[in-house]
Amino acid sequence: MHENIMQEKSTPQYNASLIEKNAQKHWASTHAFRAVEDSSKKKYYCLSMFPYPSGKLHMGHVRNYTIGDVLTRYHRMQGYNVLQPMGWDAFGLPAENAAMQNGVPPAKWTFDNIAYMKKQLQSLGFAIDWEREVTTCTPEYYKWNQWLFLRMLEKGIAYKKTQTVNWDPVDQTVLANEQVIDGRGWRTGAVVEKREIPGYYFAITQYADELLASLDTLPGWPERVKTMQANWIGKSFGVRLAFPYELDGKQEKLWVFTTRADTLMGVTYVAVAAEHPLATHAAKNNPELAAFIERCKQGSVMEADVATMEKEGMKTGLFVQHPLTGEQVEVWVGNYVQMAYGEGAVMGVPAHDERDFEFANKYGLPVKQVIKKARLLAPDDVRNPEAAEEDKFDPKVWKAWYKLESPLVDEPLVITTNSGKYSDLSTIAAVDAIVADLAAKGLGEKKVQYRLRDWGISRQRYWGCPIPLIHCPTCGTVHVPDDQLPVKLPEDCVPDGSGNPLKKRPDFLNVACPKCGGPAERETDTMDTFVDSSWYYARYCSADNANAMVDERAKYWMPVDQYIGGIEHAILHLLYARFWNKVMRDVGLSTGSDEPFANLLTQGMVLNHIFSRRTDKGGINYFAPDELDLTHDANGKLVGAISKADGQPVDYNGIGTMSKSKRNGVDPQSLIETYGADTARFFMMFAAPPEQTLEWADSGVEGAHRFLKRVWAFGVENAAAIKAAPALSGKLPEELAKLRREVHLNLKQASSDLARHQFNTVASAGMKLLNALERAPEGEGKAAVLAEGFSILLRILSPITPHIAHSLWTELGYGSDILSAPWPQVDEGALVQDELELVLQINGKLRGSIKVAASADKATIEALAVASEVAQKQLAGAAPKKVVVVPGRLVNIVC
RNA sequence: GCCGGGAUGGUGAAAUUGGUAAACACAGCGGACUUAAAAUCCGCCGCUCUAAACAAGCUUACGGGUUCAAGUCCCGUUCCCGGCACCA
Repeated sequence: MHENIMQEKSTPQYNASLIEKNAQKHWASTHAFRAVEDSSKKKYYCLSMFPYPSGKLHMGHVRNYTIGDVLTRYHRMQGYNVLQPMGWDAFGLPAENAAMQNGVPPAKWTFDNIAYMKKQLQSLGFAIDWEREVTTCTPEYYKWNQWLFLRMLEKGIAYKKTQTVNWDPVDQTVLANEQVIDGRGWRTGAVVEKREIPGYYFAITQYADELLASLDTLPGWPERVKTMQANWIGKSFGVRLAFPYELDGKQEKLWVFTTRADTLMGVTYVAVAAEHPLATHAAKNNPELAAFIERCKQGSVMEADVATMEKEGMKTGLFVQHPLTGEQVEVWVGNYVQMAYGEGAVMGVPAHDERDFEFANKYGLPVKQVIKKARLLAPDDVRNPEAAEEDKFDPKVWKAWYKLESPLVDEPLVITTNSGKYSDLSTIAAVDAIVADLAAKGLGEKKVQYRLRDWGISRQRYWGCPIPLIHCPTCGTVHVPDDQLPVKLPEDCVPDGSGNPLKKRPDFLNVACPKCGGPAERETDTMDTFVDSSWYYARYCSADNANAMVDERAKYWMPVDQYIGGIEHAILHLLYARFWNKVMRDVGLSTGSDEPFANLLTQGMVLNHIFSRRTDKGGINYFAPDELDLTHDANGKLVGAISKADGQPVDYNGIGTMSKSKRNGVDPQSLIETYGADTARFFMMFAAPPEQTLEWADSGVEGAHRFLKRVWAFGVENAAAIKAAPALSGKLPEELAKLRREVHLNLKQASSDLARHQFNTVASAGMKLLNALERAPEGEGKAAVLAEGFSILLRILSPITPHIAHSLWTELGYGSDILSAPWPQVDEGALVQDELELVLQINGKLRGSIKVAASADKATIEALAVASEVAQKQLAGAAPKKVVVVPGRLVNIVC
């Protein structure tokens, strides 16, 4: 009944919802997006980071998935066999928080959210192969987390040690970093403590070198992401050295790591972490020190907190010997020393380390200069007294040059000083000399150190993948046998904030030991959700295989040709996924590719205003913008807000990423309902280039919608002419040739902008193209030019606004399905011009223009420019000093 | 604090990567159509000076520099965003 929607003026108006429903019905009935392996075709695997099912889509999702869809559809038109799958990163903390709030089990909440969000995704018309959908909280999926975890244990890639966590002493529970606000628990307001508990780790540091080196095999990754990953891995070449000491009659060594062994003669103290064994020992008979160590354990484990807190320390009363001089060096406990990095102890060289400098000046420790500028200006140098002053060492004022290094031996910038036999050496030479002597005494050697730490995966939480281990009083820790996998998570628990509910589930907890058959208990810790998202890209290729984690099909599709996701994942998720892919290879599950993602597009965050209010307990409540009345200052800047519910002010926290936890996400649903999916998609692409941060504002949506209405109206008005148009032939009249030139110019721009992923200008090329077509002059061949131009416009638009393109393409008789239409080719012949207009500059300032034949050479152009009226006026008879000709662009006359 | 990125009209942005700054839009203003409104169409729209200008000057966060020529390259500063290992 509604098949022919453009039937004889019955719906001349653009009816987005009808058009979109019909197009989606057509795609569903033809299984248009089912991906089938076909080794005869070049493949294109386009993957967008799967969403956490938080309840509703937000604009960040729309942006991410529209980018992926545009690329998928564009490549399909270029003849690729495309795969675009979708799934759900379905384990995680928000489901537990929701359970605490409304009593619904995380499983039900999660599956309900997935159902709703899937509908939203489908209404946006994405070309997704839903037959490959994966959901990480299903046993079919997480079975393989468990299976690979056991392989990693067997190979020594997974192991157990203690971890430091945030502990809420009131709720008696481990807190996520996100749940710590200014060092206090988010629900209780209690001061958070650091606590040591056992946990499982993945030895990602074993792969540090490979993860670093293979960044060079990824030319399709943004440079900034590779830089961030390289800095995160943080390979540094330094020296591990020991300060000997005697304890209870025994010879011991305090090990430290330093990248600046050349400053060893400048050591005036050593500092150890509060958790360091030496600190613990010293505190035994020193209640004041014990109290200080306790205080160091207050506050969160977050690096940002640790790095910004006031540096404090206390003497231990213990001394160690300087490894070269044997001098006594005092041992301090420093709250800024991290047990997890290096040896948990650092040597203090206040003269040449800014942090040590601050510490030493605070506690009155000596500052000994051991580096000086290689060529000093005399202090009374009259030619440059300021530079001479700058060269002088001042133990009270920090100067940047104190920490300079000299990698060059021949012409060093700085050299060692006051260092006995190690004086007057470049950094490299000094390190070598010092290491040689340390090595002879057995007190040090060169060492490669990584900033990267092993990946702790244990979570004391319910809504995650169970760790497949059993604790038996007789056999110890026993692996769950493969044939008993998966260890299923009960789906009816409701967490209440007081620890892991699995501990209160005898049906989960109690189990017979697989080894001895005696009574035993299951491990109740679950895995970090980053584990789930570390291999889903491979699972999509083999989603229906119940017998293997991945199979042969992965070798066809992998690596992912284009991965798209938020820049916030630049380090952790991407590093873990790269690591896991290599681990799969090393346990014999190769996907045929050492790196999972060949090309990466990091989408900029979609931001919105954030509003909150402190609770009386010191916690924090966030408000959604639509719950507030906003107040602006005279310039229209947002300054504050009032709650609609209680009329009281709330705090404005600036802008930040749209997120569930901050409640500042904007739901695209009303946009889709009012204007349609095509408008939402078009506007999202038009708003900004994909890598750029985008502050959300929906002004402009109307414009996008207006454009699509014009596209539709143009199709309706010109339907008859286009259908009846003959093929292009013969020479066009000048005005029509100009129009055709514009059409192909815009096509050229759209093609190159698509290739470089700048979708906003693809959209504007479409707008320019329509503007040109609407102003088409009359003349012989007009219908043919319009028919060609509109077919090009529809194909340019189809990746961005596939529904309207689909509908017009079929209705106007261009073909049976625009999905199988090829991407249009630029007709270079249409772009040719006989005459060019060049900009005329005098001394770099725009002063006019000249017209030259397209074939004119530089000398001709130069002569024409100099002869021009404007140039003659400026030159006033003199000869120009210089003339610069930029072919096809401008002439600059310097006089 | 450390690592990475960003800043262009009233607003979102563009500039073929060193060559006409502000394309394409949004908002605004004026006009046409209409009894009226909406929708639609046409025109104007960086700032200063000016009655106005196809006259002149200024302008890409701020301060310097390189170049015939700088939004683009170099040095320094400010502010904003992302990440910092248990948010995902």
